[in-house]
Amino acid sequence: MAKKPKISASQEPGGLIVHISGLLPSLSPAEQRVARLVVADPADAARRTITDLATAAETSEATVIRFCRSVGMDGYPQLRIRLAAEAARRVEPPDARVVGGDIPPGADLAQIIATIAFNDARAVEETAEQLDPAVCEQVVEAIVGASRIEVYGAGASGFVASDFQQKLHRIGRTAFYFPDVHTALTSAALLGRGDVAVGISHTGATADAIEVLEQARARGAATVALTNFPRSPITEVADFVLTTAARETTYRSGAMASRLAQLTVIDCLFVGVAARNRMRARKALEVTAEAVQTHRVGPGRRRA
Amino acid sequence: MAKKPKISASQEPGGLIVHISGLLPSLSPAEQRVARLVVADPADAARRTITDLATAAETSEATVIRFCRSVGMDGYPQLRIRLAAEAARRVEPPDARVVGGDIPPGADLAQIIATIAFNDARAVEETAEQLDPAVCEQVVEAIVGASRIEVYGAGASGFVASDFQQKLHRIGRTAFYFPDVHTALTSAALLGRGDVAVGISHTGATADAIEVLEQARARGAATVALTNFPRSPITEVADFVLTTAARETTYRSGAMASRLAQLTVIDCLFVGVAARNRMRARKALEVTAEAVQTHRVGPGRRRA
DNA sequence: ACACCCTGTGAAAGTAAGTTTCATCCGTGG
DNA sequence: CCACGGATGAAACTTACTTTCACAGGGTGT
Repeated sequence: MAKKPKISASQEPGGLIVHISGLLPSLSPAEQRVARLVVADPADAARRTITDLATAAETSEATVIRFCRSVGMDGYPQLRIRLAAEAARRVEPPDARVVGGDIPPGADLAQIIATIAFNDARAVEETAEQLDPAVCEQVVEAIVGASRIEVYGAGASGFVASDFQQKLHRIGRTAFYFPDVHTALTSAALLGRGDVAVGISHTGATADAIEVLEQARARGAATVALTNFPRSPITEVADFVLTTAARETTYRSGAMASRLAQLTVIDCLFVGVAARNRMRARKALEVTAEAVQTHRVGPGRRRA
Repeated sequence: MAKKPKISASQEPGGLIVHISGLLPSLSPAEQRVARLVVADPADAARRTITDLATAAETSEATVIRFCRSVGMDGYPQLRIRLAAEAARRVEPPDARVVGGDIPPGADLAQIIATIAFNDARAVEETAEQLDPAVCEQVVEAIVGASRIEVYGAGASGFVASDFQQKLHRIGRTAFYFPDVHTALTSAALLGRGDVAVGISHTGATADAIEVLEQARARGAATVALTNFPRSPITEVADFVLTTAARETTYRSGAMASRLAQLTVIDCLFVGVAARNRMRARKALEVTAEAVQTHRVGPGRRRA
């Protein structure tokens, strides 16, 4: 069939350009002109129409097609998308992203955004990596079996605690969050075997959180600590320790990264719990979603 | 010219897919079918011809073209190569990780954790990618110059709003957060030129948040919307629109991803504002950090 | 030198893909 | 109930892609 032995490029997803320049010398003059354009700027070539490219290479469309076949493509469109893909792949090494570091003083906002996103995303990933599924499992188990769950966190961790409480509540688990230590302590004193107390503290050194867990533990409840520091004081009053992995504690970028890391852990626990009773959780979620539906603006569409 | 206000995708090299899924709710039903196919498997869509894709989406070619225009492309070929490029860039969905999807019923916790972390991290990254630094800059500018800042968010977005308020407050900006709509409206009515109102709503359709921004705007304050959907109602009452890029809106894993995305944006704004007055912000942070120091557990064992 | 390939090439014809137009169908609001 | 406007697909149309074919050179054997 084919007169020329086609050299298939389908099996080398990573090196179309390399492939092409490799067999450049074996191509006919007119095809070489095409090839050179393609190799010189794949992204640009991908943007061109076949007629356009032919003109640029001072040849006819037919030759461009022949070129496509010569390099193992079915036709021009295929070449085009392969080129686009290839061109996209060979871009931006994460350049000047300051890895766990600070934001340089002169940075413009775009840089700041890139740095933050990088650090935030890392915190999430790394937290997940070092999370111990076995411990999570146990915590999920405890929560699923608990008749009451109390979550405590002070300051910034309070948001996370509150969030967790709300999520649990939403799938029908009886959960509480008390922003105030005294109330929390009082309530913790009423916990008992089979209940769960969760203490959230980035530093693991927040006196309040520790006290609350201590109290809960004394009453026989299972205690869970969520902290960034696996050897911090709070871990000593916790039956289960879950850790985040936000490396920086610098004021600037660090604060949010640790928050995100905490939320990620919460998310995992939540989904774990919800997965335990798929039907019930789903139902509960749907019901609660409907509940706020009337507070949504009408057709949700275009310009409402 | 264009009946629909095209939202150009040209300036966001990083997030066509994200961009599309953000626009999803604002598309017509038939276009949504197309969009879903595209988002589900961009690489595959890039391989298809327009007729093919139209058939797969159970619609006509005309609709596919309309879809292309709706998401800011010139035509189908352009969409195709952009998709190919996008698909190539993204690290392939590590194994069984359901990319913006659901958690498989039989999954064990380790899998769940991996999936969640993947989605959460992506939401953060993609949000940052599609954030427009110019808009951020303007918002930062407005906040820096504001004599008062009010943040509003209902439900889950309330946590984010509250968090933002607290952060701003901590670096010495006068910021408020009102969990209650009535209070928020009342307060918004007292805003004036030079003030800033920030409305946070994932769906962009929360009536309360819209009302608050409307009120604030009527009083001459600058209004900022933070939403996942660039064409949602809230964007119409906002001077500045910042978007997140949490692709899923499924109850389970999606909820948290969108939260993280929102927080990432908040973080960027916060750092931007703080960077404007490095010295003052740093000082403020140190002072506030010291303030809670006494609530930390003493010499704390290893890590205090 | 001449006839004969054989290869490379582009013009033109042919086919398929993409785009526009337009009539129809629906739901909405008067 | 009708007018209106958006959504939609059928069909007309345009552009892009592919195939066919004829022809120009340049070897090669007689």
